Amino acid sequence: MKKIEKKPEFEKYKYSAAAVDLVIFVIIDGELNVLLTKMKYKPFEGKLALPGGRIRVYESVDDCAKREIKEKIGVKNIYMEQLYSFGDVKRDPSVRIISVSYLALVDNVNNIKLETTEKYEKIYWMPANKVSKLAYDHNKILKYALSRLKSKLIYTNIVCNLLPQKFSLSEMQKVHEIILDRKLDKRNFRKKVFTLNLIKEAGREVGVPHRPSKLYSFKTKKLMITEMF
Amino acid sequence: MKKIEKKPEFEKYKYSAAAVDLVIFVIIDGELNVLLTKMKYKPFEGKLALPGGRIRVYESVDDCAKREIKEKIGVKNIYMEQLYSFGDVKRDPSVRIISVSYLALVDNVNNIKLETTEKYEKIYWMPANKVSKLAYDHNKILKYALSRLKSKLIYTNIVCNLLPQKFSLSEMQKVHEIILDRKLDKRNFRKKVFTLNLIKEAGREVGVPHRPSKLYSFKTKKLMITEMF
DNA sequence: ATACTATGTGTATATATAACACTAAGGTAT
DNA sequence: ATACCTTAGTGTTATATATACACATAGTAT
Repeated sequence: MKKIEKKPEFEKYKYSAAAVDLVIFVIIDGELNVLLTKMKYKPFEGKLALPGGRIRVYESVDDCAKREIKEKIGVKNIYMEQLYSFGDVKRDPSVRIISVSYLALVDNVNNIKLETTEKYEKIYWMPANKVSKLAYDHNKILKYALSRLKSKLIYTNIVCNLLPQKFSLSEMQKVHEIILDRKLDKRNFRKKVFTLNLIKEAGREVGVPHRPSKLYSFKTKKLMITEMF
Repeated sequence: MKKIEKKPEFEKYKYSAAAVDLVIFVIIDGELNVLLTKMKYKPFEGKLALPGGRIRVYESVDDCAKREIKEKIGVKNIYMEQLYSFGDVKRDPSVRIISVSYLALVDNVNNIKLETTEKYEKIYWMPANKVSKLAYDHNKILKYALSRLKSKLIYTNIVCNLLPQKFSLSEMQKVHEIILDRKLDKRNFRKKVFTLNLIKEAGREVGVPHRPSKLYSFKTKKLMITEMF
């Protein structure tokens, strides 16, 4: 605030632009993965970053996030929610940009064709807990996204966006354990899930070399406030 | 999204600016009040709106919120947290602006000198539940702020920012009741508050025509995750 | 001293959470 | 066909938390 007076008057009324940054999670081989890009240009040449892009003047912020998701992973209509806006002046050293961050969830990685863009050298999934220093303030954004995901796992049915259409309770429990990063009691987990009354039976597993599990599906994928764990 | 193709190419890469809007709450005479302004100019001439302003290029988004608070109510260092960014294209009919909204809390209204600015005709407190149609999407923002305040009241010690330094448990319970908009049981309230161990004794009331209450103060005003009600 | 007013306190019940170990059902190998 | 391997599925008890509820107390005012 003290700096204001020192700035030349013309700078005082220059304003700032905005962008969207995406934290897209998916579970691969029992690990929570996040989509990252390798930057092609300065000032973060070669560094990893969350995918994102500028918000255009004719699109809402949500629409921008949807467009970016479509451009990067080629799918529409996945779960997505706004997280937080990061607005430090120097978060992007080259130009003043406010970043509106979004969390998005993908239920499996098979239908997805990763698309690199002109801006990025590569784009790929990486285990969320193996991510090291990212470009910009993207570690902060990733951390925030993880904490949001954890807490929503506990008090909503958000997990439905990380599971296939039909799933076993063991799979569902596994997803919770991966994200919360702790073991859960099988009997208590099941008791709780049934009390919440969010899922219905959907057949049974076949051809596995052990007792086949019952399969379930969510009655609705609409976000519900539940109080899970 | 379908409209994109129809836009002339030059519009496709025009970007958007950002502003901060403030939802400042205070409790006056047993009611939750919110700070509103009366707009001076078109397109919302004469309409009520939340106070706010453009984010300048040299200030972080948080600093912008702090500056706006200082400009409007003349105080610094009050509780403040970012809420959500509202980014519909036409939320401001005259110019594309993304609004980063903030919640702020004031513990009493006495030290406060409301400052109108060039943009506003008037500025004043109004009971939050008597607010009718506001300019822009400000009803949405206000609703969001209220719901955030309610939920934080339940799982944090945020109430400390709406109480004077020293307060009685009855006052504290009253604030909860006003915001949650329901009666609470006195004995259970006290039991819970003491269990949380967030407050310490701070003397007793004097000169009231009834049994004087013990006064308490918060051990810390730092935001704590607590699980209150 | 009596009335008035808001403060302050305890117990019993219902509900939610947490801890814990064995049997069941299918496939595979012999 | 039998034994074996692997994951699925299931109940009870103890503890902690949440809810419901009514009367004595400590001051001022008259």
